[in-house]
Amino acid sequence: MTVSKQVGKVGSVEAEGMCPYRLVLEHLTSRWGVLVLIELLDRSHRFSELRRAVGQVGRPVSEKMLTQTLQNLERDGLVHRDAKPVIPPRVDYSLTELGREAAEQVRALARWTHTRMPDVEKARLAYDEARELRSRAS
Amino acid sequence: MTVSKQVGKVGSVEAEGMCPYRLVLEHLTSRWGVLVLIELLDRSHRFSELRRAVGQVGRPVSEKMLTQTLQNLERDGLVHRDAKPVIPPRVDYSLTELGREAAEQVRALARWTHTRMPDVEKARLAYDEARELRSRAS
DNA sequence: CGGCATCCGAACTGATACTG
DNA sequence: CAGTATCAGTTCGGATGCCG
Repeated sequence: MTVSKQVGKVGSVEAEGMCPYRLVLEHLTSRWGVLVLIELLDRSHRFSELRRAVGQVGRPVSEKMLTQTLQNLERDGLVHRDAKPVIPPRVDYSLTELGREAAEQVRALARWTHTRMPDVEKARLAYDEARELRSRAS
Repeated sequence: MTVSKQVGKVGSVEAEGMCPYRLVLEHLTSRWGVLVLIELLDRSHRFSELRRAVGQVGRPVSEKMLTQTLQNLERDGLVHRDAKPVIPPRVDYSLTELGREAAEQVRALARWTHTRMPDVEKARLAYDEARELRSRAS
C-alpha cells in the first residue's frame, strides 16, 4: 500500500478544528506573506529580488521562510510561479488575479497603518507614561 | 540607581532595524490580533467572552497569548480597556475610533477570504494534483 | 474573574551546508 | 540562482500557582 506521502501544507501549524478560511487568512497575514504580496503588487519579482525588497521593510527574511511563504501563497492560488529551465535557474513570481485582489486589501491595511502611525505613537507614549506612574505609586 | 524596568513592548519579537509602522502592522495581522479586532467590531467583550469567541473561529487561545495580544493592541491605541473596580473583577474591551478603522480593514480582508474560499480550494486541488504527478515521474 | 509570573515541552525561525 | 536538508536558538502555548 502506497503511503501517499502527504501533499500540501507547507510549514506552520495548520492544525485541525478551525474554519478553513482561517488558514488562508493566516497565509495572507503571515509575517512575510503581507510583505511579499505588497511587493508583487508593483511588479513580478525573482526570488532574490523579493528577498532584498522584503528585507527593506521588515527584517531580513531567511530563504527558508521566503520559500515557505511563497509555496503557501502559490498553493492557495494567489501567487504564480514561473520557473524557466535555464542555467543558472531563473524563477519569477507574480500575482494571479485572485492574488491581486487579496494584495490590494493587504496594501490598503498597510497604507492605513502608515498614515495613522502618528496617532499610534501618541497612544504609546500615553500608555507608557500611565504605566510608569502606576509603577511609581508604591 | 533605578533600573527603569523597560516599559512597553509586550511579547513578540519587536526587533530593531525595521520600519516602525511594520510593528503595528504585525500587531494588527498577528494570529490573534486579527480575530480580536473582528470580534470587537460587533460589540465590546469581556476577557473570557473574547476568549470563547475567538476560539470559535481559530483554535483555542491561551489566556497568556490573549493577554499579550490585548496589551499590544491597547498600547497601540486600538483597543480600550475598561477595568471596573468591583469584586469579582470585570474588564471590558472595546475598540477605539482608531481601532475601529483598522478593524474594518481587517474584516474586509477576512470577508474577502471567506467569499473567495471556493477559488482557493480549487487552486489547492490543482496544485496538489500537479505535485502528485511530478513525484510520480521517477 | 482577570490577570501576572514561572516552568517546560512543542512549534516555529533562521544560519549553515548541500544539491541541481 | 533557487531551492532542500539539517541543526540550534527563539517563541509559543499550556499548566500551575498567586493576587486583587
